[in-house]
Amino acid sequence: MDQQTVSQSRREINRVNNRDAILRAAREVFTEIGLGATTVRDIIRRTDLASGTFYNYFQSKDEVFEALTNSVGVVLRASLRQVRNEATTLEDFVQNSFHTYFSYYADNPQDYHLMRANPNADTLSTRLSAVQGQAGLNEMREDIEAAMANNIVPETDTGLLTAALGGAAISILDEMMENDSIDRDEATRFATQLFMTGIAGKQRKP
Amino acid sequence: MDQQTVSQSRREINRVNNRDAILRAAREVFTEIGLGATTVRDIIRRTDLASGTFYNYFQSKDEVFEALTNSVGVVLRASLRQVRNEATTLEDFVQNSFHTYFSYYADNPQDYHLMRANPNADTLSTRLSAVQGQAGLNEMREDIEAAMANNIVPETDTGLLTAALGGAAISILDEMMENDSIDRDEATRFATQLFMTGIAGKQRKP
Amino acid sequence: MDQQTVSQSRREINRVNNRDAILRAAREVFTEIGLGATTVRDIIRRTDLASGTFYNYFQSKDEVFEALTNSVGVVLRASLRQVRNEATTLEDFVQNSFHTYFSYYADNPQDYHLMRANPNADTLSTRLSAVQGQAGLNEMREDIEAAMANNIVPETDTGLLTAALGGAAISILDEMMENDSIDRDEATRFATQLFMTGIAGKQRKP
Amino acid sequence: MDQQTVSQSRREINRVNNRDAILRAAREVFTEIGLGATTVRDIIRRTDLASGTFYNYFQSKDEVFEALTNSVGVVLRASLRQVRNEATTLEDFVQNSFHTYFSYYADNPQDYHLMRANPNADTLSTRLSAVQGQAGLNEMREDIEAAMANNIVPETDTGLLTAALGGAAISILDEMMENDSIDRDEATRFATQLFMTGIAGKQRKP
DNA sequence: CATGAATGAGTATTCATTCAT
DNA sequence: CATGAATGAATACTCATTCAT
Repeated sequence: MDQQTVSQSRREINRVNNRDAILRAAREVFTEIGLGATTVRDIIRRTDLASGTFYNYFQSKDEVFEALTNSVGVVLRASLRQVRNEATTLEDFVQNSFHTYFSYYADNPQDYHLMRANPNADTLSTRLSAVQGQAGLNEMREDIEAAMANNIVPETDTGLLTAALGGAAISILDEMMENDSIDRDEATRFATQLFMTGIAGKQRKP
Repeated sequence: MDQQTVSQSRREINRVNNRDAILRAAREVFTEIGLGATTVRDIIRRTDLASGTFYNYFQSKDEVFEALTNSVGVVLRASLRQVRNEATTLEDFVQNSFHTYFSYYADNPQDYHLMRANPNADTLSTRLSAVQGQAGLNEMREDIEAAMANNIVPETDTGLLTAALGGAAISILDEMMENDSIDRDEATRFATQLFMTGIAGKQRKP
Repeated sequence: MDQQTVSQSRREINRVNNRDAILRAAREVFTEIGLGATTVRDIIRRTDLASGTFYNYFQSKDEVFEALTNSVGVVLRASLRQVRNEATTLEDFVQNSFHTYFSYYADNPQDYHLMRANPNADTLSTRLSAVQGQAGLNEMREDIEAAMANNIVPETDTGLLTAALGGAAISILDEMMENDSIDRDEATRFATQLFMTGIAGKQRKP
Repeated sequence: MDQQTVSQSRREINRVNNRDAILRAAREVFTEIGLGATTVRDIIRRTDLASGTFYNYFQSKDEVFEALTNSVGVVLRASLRQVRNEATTLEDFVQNSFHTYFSYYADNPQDYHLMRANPNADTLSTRLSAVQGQAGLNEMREDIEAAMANNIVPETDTGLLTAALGGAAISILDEMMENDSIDRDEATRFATQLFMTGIAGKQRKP
């Protein structure tokens, strides 16, 4: 291994480290004050890098934010797609979707807090232009349509159903994350029963 | 009418006009780019007033925003409280709540767009510290608890139910506002049936 | 007395009242934050007059300040001239000057504080362009020259002597005003003895 | 010398040059219009730097002012302490103090003008809260007390004596600086004789 | 590729002053 | 003569971005 190779390796490692340092710092700031209020300076101040270095890795804070939420989005959306496509009954479809969604954030609370501080960035959120969120909803809608074609989900307005499920999911997640007494299973049971049988469905609190 | 009175009138009229001009301009900007990104300059640039004049009427952009959303919040919340308290059956409770909510924004689309661009300011939104939104949810929760005491709403976790109803309402509203083919009645019917009987409830599309 | 006369009288009274209100307010502000930091708004806010009214009485805050310090200056300077001109011995000259100076501010502490917050405005101050101060020093110099011609003050550099007396007077005044245990007589005795016999003059503290 | 070193040198030099440019410009402005009336813009306008650059070096105009007066204060105060502590007779004490004080400003007229335009910043000034000035007076008082303990200065009120000496010194300095015919030695001789023997002391003008 | 100083446009806010009423 | 709203210049300060080293 000649010197050239060695120093290139070191560079590679350094590149990754610097990128990570920026991402880590950015996640902190975004969580604390939100995307809108965050400045590039805020991010770089939390690293020991120079301000100019930021631009070797990202063009703007938005690009960092995207990198941060992409990872969340990609993993969660993939999981959701899988459980939805594997569902063979309506109850499976609903229950597994909720469980996967709640579990992801229960297991990755830092992602929850990042999303929470930046409500327009959730993978499910209806109310956003954010790429991730819209994509998540579009996929859910596709999956619902597919399930409908397979008679797993009964005929209904898919747009409205997608909206209702997505909106409820986010809000229930909030309630769960703020409330220690509600775990992912309880939240899933509640949401599933609600959407399977309606509010007046039997024995909500057994 | 003596001259004094006339003079005062002119001034009064002017004051009101200027205040309105600022509010109108602010609503536009808030709708287009959101509260966070809006600057006082953005607002004043859309009027033919001088920069300093802004501060004769408001202390900050937030104060303008509050003036704008207060009217929305107060009226809508009052209407919601009323219909919820007058409900005698669960179906009334759910259906009238949704109908009031959807109707308000259908009748005041500019308020919808303002809220849409600033998701943390809706009267219902779970995901926010904004006074209006949190207050709206708290009231809803109180009303649900009262209805539960009267056996109108069955026993369940009120926090989760509040979240689910609120979250679904906002998202269904979005779908409705973006989709000309869905009117307030259709949205209300869908939401009501969903929460009364669950997804698989009979005859979704008659 | 016809109505015309009555209303003119009222106007006169009002004029005087408004002027006084402005002067009173201005004195407060100048004392608290100094001439430099004071704004016209600060002054007018302490009255119940409208901002525009200020300009019916004064052109600027400096003009108010001048009006305020003129009264101080004119009275104090006149007293000083008198005692200096009436002095028949060097000791009288020195002692009566100091006593008059210290007494004025002891009797008019609000004038002291006004001057203190605006050090360039004292009637004696060497270190200022302020009209009053320079005038006070010029007069003192004239009086010293006159006294010198009458052999009351011995031959010396009048400029330097004026400076020394003036500078010491202000500083001793400060010490006196900050220190309850030193009254005008004690300050006068100290200053007189110092300038009559020097530091080592006999029994400074009898 | 490798390239790295050269680069750093250039940067260093530039930093020092810019800092100096700001200090030089600030001194000019402070001298002309005083600290109170000076704005950061006034300072930066006199350099060919951009407005933002100011804040790479100083936080505020006050910080610049401090940097400017600190050097004056520290050097002058140290010299004064030394000559006072080394004095073995009252005459030495007085004479050397005056001489040191007058000499400093005679040798550094730009510092005199800076202080003159900002009377609250002199090392001796009684009339100020400024750190330098108050510190200067406190030290003088300490030294007087020490000299009194050693029987160099006779018993007297040290507060008053400090005030008198300090006040006279500043005013005599003014007279000297405005008057070409009075040099530091003449001013020192006058002040010393005045404080040693009083106004009527023999042979004032030999 | 890292650095960090320089840039200058941009923002909130205050203020003296004018003038229609 | 009193009022107080309108004006717009002025100020302090921050920030994203560039670029010489």
